[in-house]
Amino acid sequence: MLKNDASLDRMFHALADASRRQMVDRLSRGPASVSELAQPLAMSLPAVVQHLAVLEESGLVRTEKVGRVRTCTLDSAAMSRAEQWLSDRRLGWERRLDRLGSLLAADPGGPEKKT
Amino acid sequence: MLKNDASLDRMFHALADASRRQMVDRLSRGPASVSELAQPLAMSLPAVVQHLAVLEESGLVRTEKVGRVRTCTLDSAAMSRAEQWLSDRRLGWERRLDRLGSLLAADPGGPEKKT
DNA sequence: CTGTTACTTAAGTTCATGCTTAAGAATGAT
DNA sequence: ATCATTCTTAAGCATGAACTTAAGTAACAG
Repeated sequence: MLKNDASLDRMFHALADASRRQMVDRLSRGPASVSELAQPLAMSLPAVVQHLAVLEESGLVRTEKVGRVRTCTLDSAAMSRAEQWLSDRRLGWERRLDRLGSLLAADPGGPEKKT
Repeated sequence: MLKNDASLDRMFHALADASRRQMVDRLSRGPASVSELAQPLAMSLPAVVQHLAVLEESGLVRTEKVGRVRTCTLDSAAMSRAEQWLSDRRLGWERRLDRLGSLLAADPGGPEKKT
């Protein structure tokens, strides 16, 4: 789980920036070149390339250079991994709430157990 | 969508740290006090409190102080919002791939359209 | 060969993050 | 009142993140 930790670090960190999320959003509608990704962003090209590097190192985005154009695509499997981490915890929590609700409904007096 | 942006910033940033994710993981199994959250972490209590503040400001965690104990709980609705952002983009991308696959299957010669 | 496009690399600045230790409440138990 | 527990606040420090400008490379067009 420790290697996975570092990977989640990078993915969530990559997503923790509005410009990078905007790039991901753009890529969700189809592949794009670096300049296409840069076009709507109010910053220099090198800055965009740095953001792109963060996304690529996180595994969320893959890129391939053909000629002088680097084309970027989304890696939906990576996104799915981040999603999964969240949903696992959320479902664990919600399952616990449901159980508690059932117990209270079945025994309004309240059970006395450990914790 | 701009206010939502700042909220996603905070949530993904909160999740981009292994210690904070460990705290979330712990909370997914039920509420906990600050010291309970701190116990498995190799850092000072004030450091844990700082992490907790990040989680709370992100909306992922809610806390309430009773007596001298602050009890922390997960906010599954907030987790769901982060999850949703990811799944929206991922599904957009996958839908696009499916469409492309169908087109190629239906017309192996390849269609010529505006991107 | 010359110039334009599309990116790359390098260097430097500014600000935020993630700790630390030390000291200060506030609550509850004796 | 005294003392321990549980958290809080403050201050400081080391590191890294997010830009910038300037200059460099590589592909392609004329």
